Amino acid sequence: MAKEQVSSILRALQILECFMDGDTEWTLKALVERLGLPTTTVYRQVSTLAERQYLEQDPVRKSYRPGPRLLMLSSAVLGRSDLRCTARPELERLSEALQETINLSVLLEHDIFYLDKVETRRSIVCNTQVGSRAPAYATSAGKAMLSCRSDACIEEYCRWMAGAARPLTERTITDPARLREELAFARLHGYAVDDGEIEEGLICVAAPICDMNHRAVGAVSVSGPDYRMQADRELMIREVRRTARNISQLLGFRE
Amino acid sequence: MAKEQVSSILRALQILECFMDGDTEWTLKALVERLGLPTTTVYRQVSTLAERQYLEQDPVRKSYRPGPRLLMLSSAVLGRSDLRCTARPELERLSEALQETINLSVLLEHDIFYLDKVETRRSIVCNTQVGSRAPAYATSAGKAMLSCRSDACIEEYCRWMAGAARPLTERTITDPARLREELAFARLHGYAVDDGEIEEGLICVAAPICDMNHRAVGAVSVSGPDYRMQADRELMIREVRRTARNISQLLGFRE
DNA sequence: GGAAAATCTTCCGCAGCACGGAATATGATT
DNA sequence: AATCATATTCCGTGCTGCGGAAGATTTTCC
Repeated sequence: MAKEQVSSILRALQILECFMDGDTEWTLKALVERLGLPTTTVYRQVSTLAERQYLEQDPVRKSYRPGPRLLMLSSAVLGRSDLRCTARPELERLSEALQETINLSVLLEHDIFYLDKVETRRSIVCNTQVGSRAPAYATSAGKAMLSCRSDACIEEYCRWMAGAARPLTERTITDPARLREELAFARLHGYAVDDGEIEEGLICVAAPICDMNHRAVGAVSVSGPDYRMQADRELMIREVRRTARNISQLLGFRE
Repeated sequence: MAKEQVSSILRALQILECFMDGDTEWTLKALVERLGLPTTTVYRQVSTLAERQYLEQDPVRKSYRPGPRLLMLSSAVLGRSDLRCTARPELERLSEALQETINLSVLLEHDIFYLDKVETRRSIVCNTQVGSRAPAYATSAGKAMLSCRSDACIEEYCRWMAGAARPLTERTITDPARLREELAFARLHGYAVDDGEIEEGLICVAAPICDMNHRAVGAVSVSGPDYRMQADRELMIREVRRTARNISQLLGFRE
């Protein structure tokens, strides 16, 4: 599976990925430094992407930005995403019921990625932004999705974590052994909790969404300030789990 | 400018673009037929994209779908798009004021592409969907953006149109000469109208959004059933133009 | 249930294309 | 005006991606 790759495609994707995290505007030099490739090579790739309007070049500053075609692709992909479209009405219902911020996220490598969000008037906190990322070990959604992975996969994650995990707050879990416990709990009960591990005073509860192949393809989470979340804790857990189950079933999941 | 392209990147982009229009699920065979390339070649490209999780392969049906990484990229790009983010609150304000559906679109080649939409309770009509496309000559947004292009560019469009334009309703403009008039009007007055040209009984009014380089990077449009749109015609035009100007200025446009 | 057909995947040798160093153009900084 | 920083073009070499063909695998049909 890990063979027969077209290297120039991989490089082009790497370039596009630069626009995911960090700036939305990159100069050729900056891309060269980030990718560690010869200037000419990067130049050629970027020119190709620009020619097709996936990037566009500021005529005066010479820097590159996402182009209209990338916007098109993005909105088309999101506008047709099974996960996002199916989940949306359920998320709204959940937000209405709990009166807190609801997030939809996916897991990729070591991070979770926010795909969608529903806010309420009440919820002031919550700096999560659609399109941003966070380390899986520090989030309820990350733990919920990881808990559905195979043991081997979890071990691999823990091994990575041992070298890379950094505390974001005092309560952030950085010890692999501790994470294993959390994942075992999540696997058993079908939900995971983040108790101020990513941000002081912010509590999140998440449950995994599975597709027809029983793979965890995403997670629903509710987040809010501790004083509100503690009060209705049991309700939150029940409703988040129910919402995740509903979405899973809509995606073709059967017990 | 049209030189020094990396062909394998172009092919990979073509593959991704298949997921923009038409199905969200493609079998290898279908891609081969659509692209007209050797099976092996397409297979290699698709495998590369799948390896990086831009696509994912259904393990049983063998078909390919957008993968998590493409979702990530998409939401990151949209979540950081200057145009979309800047426009959003203005669109909401406009929708509130006019009580009709508001669309944000971009122009690419011969089509416009819907980037964002704000609906109201009142607006029942309107089948436009975020991520979908429509021919520029049959839409107010398309005409608004075309009118800002150079004469040479418009001529090129008209030449293409002569062979390709097909009527969508009785009123659709398919005659290049007629389109030129419309564009001249739009250029003069700063807005364009679609009077049932894309769908019977649907009227749209659009104005172009320009960036700091005075390029039309998008358009705002309002659409609704003719009986409502006719009544407040002048108001609609004024407000749409104002909104477009506001967004333009937020993007750095100066007269 | 077995044979044939359709589709997906691997193999491999050849050639074209992408690579990247060096030279040139452009434009900022002093 | 001279220097530096960055972007762009040029061009020969060798590697990489191409694609025909063979081999799996799954589906279809009798």
